[in-house]
Amino acid sequence: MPPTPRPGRPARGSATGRPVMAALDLFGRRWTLRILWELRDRPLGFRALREQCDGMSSSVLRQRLLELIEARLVERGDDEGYGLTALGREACGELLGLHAWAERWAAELEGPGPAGRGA
Amino acid sequence: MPPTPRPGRPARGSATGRPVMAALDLFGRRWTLRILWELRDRPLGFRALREQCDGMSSSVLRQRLLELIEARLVERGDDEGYGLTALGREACGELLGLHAWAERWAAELEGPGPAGRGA
DNA sequence: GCGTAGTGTTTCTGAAACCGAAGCACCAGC
DNA sequence: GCTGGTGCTTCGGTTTCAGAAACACTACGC
Repeated sequence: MPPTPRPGRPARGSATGRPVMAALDLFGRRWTLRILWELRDRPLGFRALREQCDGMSSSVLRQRLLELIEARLVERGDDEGYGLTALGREACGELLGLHAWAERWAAELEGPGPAGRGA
Repeated sequence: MPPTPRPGRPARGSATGRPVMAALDLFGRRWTLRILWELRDRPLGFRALREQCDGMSSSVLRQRLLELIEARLVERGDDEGYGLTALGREACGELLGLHAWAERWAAELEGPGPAGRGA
C-alpha cells in the first residue's frame, strides 16, 4: 500500500512535495473523487457508501477511506459513519465546479463534432 | 484498454452516464489530472510533457493522451505538440481552484494536529 | 442462553493497470 | 552515412484493483 500523499512529502510521480502535486496524486487514485462526491451532503456508513459507489470493492473502499482520513478530508462520526471534515467540504466545493464543467462538456460533445462522437 | 469515459455512456464504476460520473472516471485515472495541469499554460511535445510529469511511463502517457483527445480536452497542434482545447482550458480552470485548495490543505496539515502529521 | 441480522473490516486469488527500459520509424542538419 | 532530435511501440515485471467470501462485534427477539 503506497503512502498517503500529503503536502510537503514527495508525491508519487513527483520529485517535489508541492501541495498541488500531493493533491493531484491523492485525487488521481481510483474512486477517491467519487467517494468525496458521494459524501458531499451527508455522512454515510461503510456499506451505504459502498452501495452509492455502485458496489465498489470493499478492500479498496477501506483503503481509500484510510487515506482520506489520514489526509484529514474524511472523519468517522460515532453514529453517522464516514463524513467530510471542513477541509473535505472545501475540496468538495471544487468538485462542484467540476460538476458544472461536466455539464458543459456533455453539451459540447453532444453538439458540434469535428472529431466525431460515436465510436 | 478501457473505453474513454464520456457523458452519456456508463462510466466505469457507475451504472449511469451522468456527465459528472464520466468526468470522475476520466479524472480519476492516474496522471490525467497531472497532464492537464502541466499543459495549463502552453502546449508541449510528447517528450517534453513526459519530462514535466517526472518521467512517467511513455506507454501510459500515450494512452492518457488518446483518452484526452477523444474526450476533446486535448488536441495536437501541427508544430507545438499537445495542447488544451477550449474545453480543456475550462477544466483546467477548475483545477486552479484545486490548487488554491491544496495550499489551504497544506497549511491546515502543518498547523493544528489532533491526528498528528508525522508518520 | 441461542439464533438472526445488521454493522465494519479483513483476507485471498485472479484480472487489470501501470512502470520502465529498450528499441522502432521518421525527419533535419551536416 | 552519421548524429541527434522527434513521436510512438513493445514487452516482462510490479503494483493496484476487483470481487467474493468470511470474520468479529453489537443489538435484537426469544
